[in-house]
Order: sequence, then C-alpha cells, then structure tokens
Amino acid sequence: MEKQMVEDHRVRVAEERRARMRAHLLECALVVFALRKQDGSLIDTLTSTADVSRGTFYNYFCTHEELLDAVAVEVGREMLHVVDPVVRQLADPDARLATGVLLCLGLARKLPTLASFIIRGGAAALSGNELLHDYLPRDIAAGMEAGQFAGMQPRVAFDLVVGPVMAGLHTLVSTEVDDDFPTMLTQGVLMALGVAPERAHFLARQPLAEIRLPAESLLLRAESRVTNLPHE
Amino acid sequence: MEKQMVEDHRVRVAEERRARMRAHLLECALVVFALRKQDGSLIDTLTSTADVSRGTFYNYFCTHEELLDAVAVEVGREMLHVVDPVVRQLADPDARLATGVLLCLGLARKLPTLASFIIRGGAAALSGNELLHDYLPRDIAAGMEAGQFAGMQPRVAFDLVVGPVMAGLHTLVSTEVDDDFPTMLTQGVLMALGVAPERAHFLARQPLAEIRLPAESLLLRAESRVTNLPHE
Amino acid sequence: MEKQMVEDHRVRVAEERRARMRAHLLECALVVFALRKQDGSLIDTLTSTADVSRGTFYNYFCTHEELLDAVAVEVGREMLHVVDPVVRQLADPDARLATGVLLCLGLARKLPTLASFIIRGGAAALSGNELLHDYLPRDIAAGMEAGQFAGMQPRVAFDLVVGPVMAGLHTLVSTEVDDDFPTMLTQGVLMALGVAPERAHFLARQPLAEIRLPAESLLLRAESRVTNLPHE
Amino acid sequence: MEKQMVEDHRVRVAEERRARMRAHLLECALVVFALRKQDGSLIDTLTSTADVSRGTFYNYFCTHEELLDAVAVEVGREMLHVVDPVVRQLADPDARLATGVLLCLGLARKLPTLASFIIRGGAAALSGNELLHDYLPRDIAAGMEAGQFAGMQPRVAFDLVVGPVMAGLHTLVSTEVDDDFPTMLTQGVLMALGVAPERAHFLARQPLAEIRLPAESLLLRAESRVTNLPHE
DNA sequence: CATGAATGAGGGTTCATTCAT
DNA sequence: CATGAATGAACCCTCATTCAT
Repeated sequence: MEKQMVEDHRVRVAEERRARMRAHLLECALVVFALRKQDGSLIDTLTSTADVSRGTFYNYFCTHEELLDAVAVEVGREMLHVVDPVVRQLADPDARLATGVLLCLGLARKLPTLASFIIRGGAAALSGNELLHDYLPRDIAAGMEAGQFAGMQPRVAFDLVVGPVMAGLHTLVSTEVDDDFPTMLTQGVLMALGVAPERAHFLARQPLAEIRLPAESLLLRAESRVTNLPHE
Repeated sequence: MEKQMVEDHRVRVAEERRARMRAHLLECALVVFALRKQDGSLIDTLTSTADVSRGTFYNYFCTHEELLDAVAVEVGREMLHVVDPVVRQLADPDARLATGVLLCLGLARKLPTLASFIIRGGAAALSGNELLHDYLPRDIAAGMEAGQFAGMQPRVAFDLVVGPVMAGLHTLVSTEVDDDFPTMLTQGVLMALGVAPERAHFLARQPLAEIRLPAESLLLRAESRVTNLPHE
Repeated sequence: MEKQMVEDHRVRVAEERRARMRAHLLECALVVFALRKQDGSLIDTLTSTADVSRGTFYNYFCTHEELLDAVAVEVGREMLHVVDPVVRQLADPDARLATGVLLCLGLARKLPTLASFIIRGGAAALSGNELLHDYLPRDIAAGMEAGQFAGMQPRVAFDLVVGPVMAGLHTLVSTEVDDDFPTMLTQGVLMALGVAPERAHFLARQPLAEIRLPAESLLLRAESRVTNLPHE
Repeated sequence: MEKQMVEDHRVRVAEERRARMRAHLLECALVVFALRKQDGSLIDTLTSTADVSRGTFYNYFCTHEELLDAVAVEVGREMLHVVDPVVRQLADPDARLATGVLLCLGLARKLPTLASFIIRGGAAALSGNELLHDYLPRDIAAGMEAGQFAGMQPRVAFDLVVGPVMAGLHTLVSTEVDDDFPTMLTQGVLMALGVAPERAHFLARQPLAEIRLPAESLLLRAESRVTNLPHE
C-alpha cells in the first residue's frame, strides 16, 4: 500500500515534468515559427533554442507538422480565452464583432510574436482556429438574422472582416503606426459590413478591459523570450 | 554584305528562340508556383512540367528565387496592362478604386491560376507589384485630397482595400461563390472607406468592358495549361 | 551525485566516439587523397571508403577543403613528431638538415601513402606544414650564420632542398630504386648547398634510429589500409 | 583547269584559317591553364577568353584533355626550339646541363605564364616533354660516361636537376627574387651533381645570347595576352 | 526519458559535351 | 565551319528522422 503511494507520486511527478517540457517546446516553437527566416533547419533551430536534444523533441512530437499543429491549437486556445469571455457579455452582433476584432488586433499589437506567427505560419497556423472558423461565422450569421449587415452574403462579410485583420497584422509587424490603428481599422470593418458610420465610430471606441493573460501563458512566455534573447 | 545579312538573321532567330524558351519557362513556373503542394522539388517539377532538362533551366535563371521574381514581375506587368488603361479613363478616386478592385477580382476569377499564384507565392509574389505599391497608394492619397475617404489614415485605407481583396482571392480559389461576389466585396471595400452606401452600390456595379488579354499572355497560356493538363 | 557521474560518463563516451570517428575519417581521407585518380566524387569515394553516410561526413567537416586541411595538419604533426626529436639532438646545421631530409625520405619510402598524399595534394597539402615553412628556413638561416652554405640566398637554398625532396618523393612512388636512394639524394642536396663532398658523404650516411610511429598513428593506419584493401 | 586552281586556292585558304584558329585556341588555352583559379568552367572560360563559341572549340579538340595535351606538346616544342640550338653547340655535358637549366629558368622568368602553366598543369603538362624525358637523361648519361657526376645514379641526378628547377619555377612565380636567382640555383644544381665549386660558379655565369622566340610564338602571344588583358 | 551521432533520400547547382540551326 | 541552346549525369550539401547508448 505504501508502495502504491510511492508509485503514484512518481507517476504524478513524471507527468508534470512531461507537461512542463511539452510547454517549453511549444513556447520555443512559437518563437521559431515567428522569427524563422526561411533558412537553416527548423528542427535544429528549435532544439538549440529549447536547449534540448533532437531525440527529446521526437519524444514529444512525431513530426514537424505535428508540432506546428500543436502550436496552432494552443495559440488558438489562448486567443479564445482572451476574446471569448469579453465578447460573450455583449448581446449585439455588431458590438461582439467589433470587440472581437479590437481584441485580436490589441493582442497582436501587444504580442508581435503572435502576429508574426499567424502571418508566417500560413494556412496551417489558422486551420482549425475556432475564433476564425466557428465564432466569427456565428456572429456574422447572428448579425444577419438580427437585420444587421444588410444584404450581405456570409462569405463576403467573412472576407471583409478577416481580410483587414490579416492585413492589419502585417502592418502591425512591419510598420510603425498610430495607437489608434486598431480602432480605425475596426471602424472600417464595421462600415464595410454596413454598420452606420456613427455606430461604427462608437463601437470601435468602446472601452475594453486591459487584456489579461495567465502568467504561464504560452504567448506571454514566447513574447518575453523574443524580447530578451535577440542578441545579434 | 550577304554574310552580314545571314549573321543578322541567325542572331535574330537565336534571340527569338531564347525569348520563346524564356516565356515557356515563365509560363510553366507560374503553373508550378500556383499548384505547388509544398512537396517535392520545385525545379524538378518545373523542368518536368516544361519538358526541359535541368541544365536548360539554369541557362535562363541563376536561382529559383530569380525565377519567382521574374514570374512576379511579368504577372505584375500583365495585371497592370489590364487594369491601368481602364482605370486611367476615370477621374473620381473612388470610381478608380472600385474599378481597380473589380478588375483584379474579375481577373482572378477568370484565371484561378493567377489567384493561386498570388496566394501561394507569399510576400515574394507581390513585392515589387506596382499596382499594389504604387498605384493603389496614389489613388488613396488622391481620394483623400479630394475629400473622399474622410478621416482615414493611408495605411488603414490600404489594409481595408488589400485585405478584402486578398481574402477574396482565397475565397475565389477555394469556394464556390455567386457571380456577384466581386461586386459585393467591392461594395464592402468602398463602404469601409466611407463611401456612401448608395454610391458604393452604384460604383461596384458599373459596367466594365470584357477583360482582354493578348493571346501570347503569360496568364492566359498558364491558365489553359492548367485547364488542359491535369490528368492524374 | 550518482546522476552527475552518469552524465559525466555519457559525455566522455560520446566524446571518445566522436574522436574515433574523426580519426577514422581522417585516415580514410588520407588514403583517398593519396590514391585519388582524379575521377569521381571525392566525398562519395570517401564515404564509401569509410563506410559512413554522406551526412556523417558533414557532421565532422563543413567542406571538402576543410577535410584536406585537417588531414594536412595531422600529417604535418606526425611528420614533425618523427623528425624533430631526432634533429633536435644535433647541433650542426648541416647535420640537422641532412637528418631531416633523410628522415623525410625514409618516412616516405616506408609509407608510400604519405608520399602520394604530398605529391597529389598539391599546394594545399603542404601549406601550413611547419617542417617546411618554419623548421627548414630556420636551419638554413642557422647554417648561414654558422658560416655554412656559403654565399647562398635563403630562397635558393630552400629550393635546392625542397626541390630534390619533392622530386624524390615522386621517384619513390613511381619507380623502383636502390635502397641507398635517399642517401644519395641527401648527399646531393648537401653538396648543392656547398657542403664539402666528404662531409656530405659522411652526413648522408649517419646511422639513424629506426623510425617509430605510435600504433594509433594516422599514417600507419592509412598505410595498412592501403596495403590490405586494394582488391580490384 | 581554272576551276582546279580556284579549288586549290580555296582549300589553302581554308587550311590557313583552320591553322590560325587552332593557334588562337592554343594560345588562349595556355593563358587559361596558367591563370585558372580552380573555379568555374574550364571550357566556358576558354571560349569566352578566345571569343568563340563552344561549338567551335569542339571542332578543333574532342575533349578538354586533348586540349591540355596539345598545349603541352606545343609548349614543349617551343622550349626545345629555344634551348636545343644553344645547348647543341656545347660539348661538355656539365656545360650543356648548366646552359639548359639557365635557359629554362631564364625563359620562365621572362614568361611567367609559362612557369605558371608548368606548375599548375601538373603531371600532364610535362608528360611527353622531350627536354625533360629525352634530352636531360641523355646529357646526364653522357656526363657520367665522360666521368663527370661521379658515382651518381641517373635517377638521383635527374631529381637533383628537375627538383630545384621546378621549385625555382614556383619561386619565380610567387616571390620577388634577385636577378641572379637563376644563376645561383644553377650553380647549386651543378654542385649537387659533383661539379667542382669553381667550375660550377663559372658555368652558371656563362654569357648566353638573348633568348629569341619567333614573333608568332605561342608562348610570346600568350604572355602578351596575359600582360594586356588583366583588367580586374 | 535524454542524448546526439548516424542516416540517406533528395534538394539545388555545375559543366563537359552534343546537335539543330 | 560557326553558333549557342540544350542536355543530363554527377556533384556537393541539407535536414527531417532514427536509434544505439
């Protein structure tokens, strides 16, 4: 019986170590995917960034694609954790949409690593992103049912939202812009959907609580890793 | 004197052959870049598509980047040839912009290969594209001087145009959409920029002459190559 | 604490393996450079001789020049280990020079692989050779200060030593010669430098201890590899 | 009958043109072999140096080796034309040898291209060289029959001559040396063979007529090509 | 479970040679 | 006979993945 308890303890410790290592690898992978300049070996870069051996990496991920997917999933999850609780409190579809766009842009502005990852990662980085593929279409549909976004086709509305946001991420990463860039862009998105200019103006300026991420957040840790390491 | 003429003739014939081969390679490269499934050897795929030896490829392009650039330049040139003559006849910046967006989307719809190339090619496919980097900012600036696009920052306006167009290309390539998709998207873009809904509605529906490309157009030849070959 | 020891042990084992592989590659490279019939792929030949994959080679040497340099350095080091301890015991510059030449020729006679390597390797095989570029000029200068090698320019003396030795290596590799070939050649070299014939005769015949190389010597191992393998 | 004469004339003209082109190619090949920095394509370098097409080259030489051989033969022939008439007038083997060595070194000093070619060309540049493989052994043998070069083995003597000369070529190409370098080296060579120092001193200083090469000489033309072209 | 040496298929590139014009 | 575009075998090197320690 005591033996049993010892074993349990060992198992639990092992599991925790495994989880920590996995998180460490994901964090470094996010950095690598974000900074990657299309040269050199992805996995070499990762293992040396994470300071583990190749073998260790393959103990956690079978293949390089699996890693990218895992990062994308985790990134998607964290974005959702930031955006959803806030949006969920709003009733009007246009307000929800405005808030979602603002939060995403705000997050990307605060975390350039995230923006780079989304831009660089290409399709793979967003395939499976719930915010994009589930929540956004739902809000658009809800808006149309509510008589907003008059006469839109859903796919047109989708492109009118996603397009500017993606272009905006690009801009945030590559260009110096005013602080109100997210606001202005959001306002444009709303107007594109047929929201009246005054309301668009209003919604794009709604006060939002400071974005909060848990201390152990992948995104935060990756960002601070980027901020601290780039000697050279 | 006769000798001189013979030499001239030879030189001309050789130059023509060279130009034809170069065009052939660019055409095949456009197809390969557009269809490329991220696997296999780019240059192998190209040389087998173009039915030439590897050596021949390197007689024309030093490196595969040089090839991508050359394709991008030629594609940019042809797009400009289609769009500019029409846009040039219009005076109002919003009308010019509407027409430009409509023509680009129309072109992409008619030539999915072009759309794929732009999407797949990534940054490199558009770096140096005059339509994007010269003409569009100029029209936006002109509009703002004329009092249109009220209160916009240029970069915001840019993202509100380029974003939806890029997203629209994605949609055109991957999804079945109504014939009026380009129209609806264009209308949204105009509204995003603050054009009044009625005018946006009007401008997005202006009749445009059929898009005409010269028979020897790279885009046309690549498209018909894609349409005809896909056995397998 | 036990863990520490385990780690140490692992590290040591890994380092030893690495050193053994490196030595193995150098040994095979020496053989390949020596026998190389100007055909085929250097690296292919090496990897198949050493029975390792291409990848392994590149884990140890970035480029085939680096390999050649590494072999040359090691060969130079071993030659020095043979020659210097003996020469160092002599005071007279002419005796030192005679001994150095005799030992080099004796070594080359015993180890045709070495001779071939020096001849085939060209400039690269000797650039950086200390015996040639440091020790020999020093002995020549010492001789001139001591009043020997009367009226010589250093570079003339250098060529009168190095030229015959290199030609002699060629001869040793390609021709059947008498056992006293090294002696006779050395005598000629000394006379070229103005050493009196009787003294040259004497110095060229001084008894030398048998040449000793450590069992793990690169030169020895390469030689026995050449002797044993040439099936075909 | 007239027709016959016309044909003859045509044939002769064609033959002359062919000979001129061949000489032109050999001249350029000598330059290329001499300057070649182990990079780039030999035949591309040659054809662009000679300003002819690849096809033309292959009308004259089947392969790259054939070209090297042809250059070596022609170079050997011209060296012989310079050296032999002078040497032939001397009776004493040691004087003949001294003169031969002096002339070779003098030629190499006047024509660095020649020296480079011999050094760079490796074995192939000298295989078949009559001066080296026929005339020199003959003079050595004659000397031994005449009681000179006492007690030498022919191959030892050969190496004591060829070695310093080759080393001297290296020196002439790579180092700034006094004008009397050839003289001093020759004197050393003679002493190596057992010639008495005073006689060696005398023979190495015998006045020699200025070296004369025909204006259409391959060596001269190649040299002036090297002297004139090296922009960059 | 961690390690890092070893793998080897496969990528990009070169260049001597051929051949249609 | 001159041309130079076309060829393709062969080379060097990379890097995702495996596996013995």
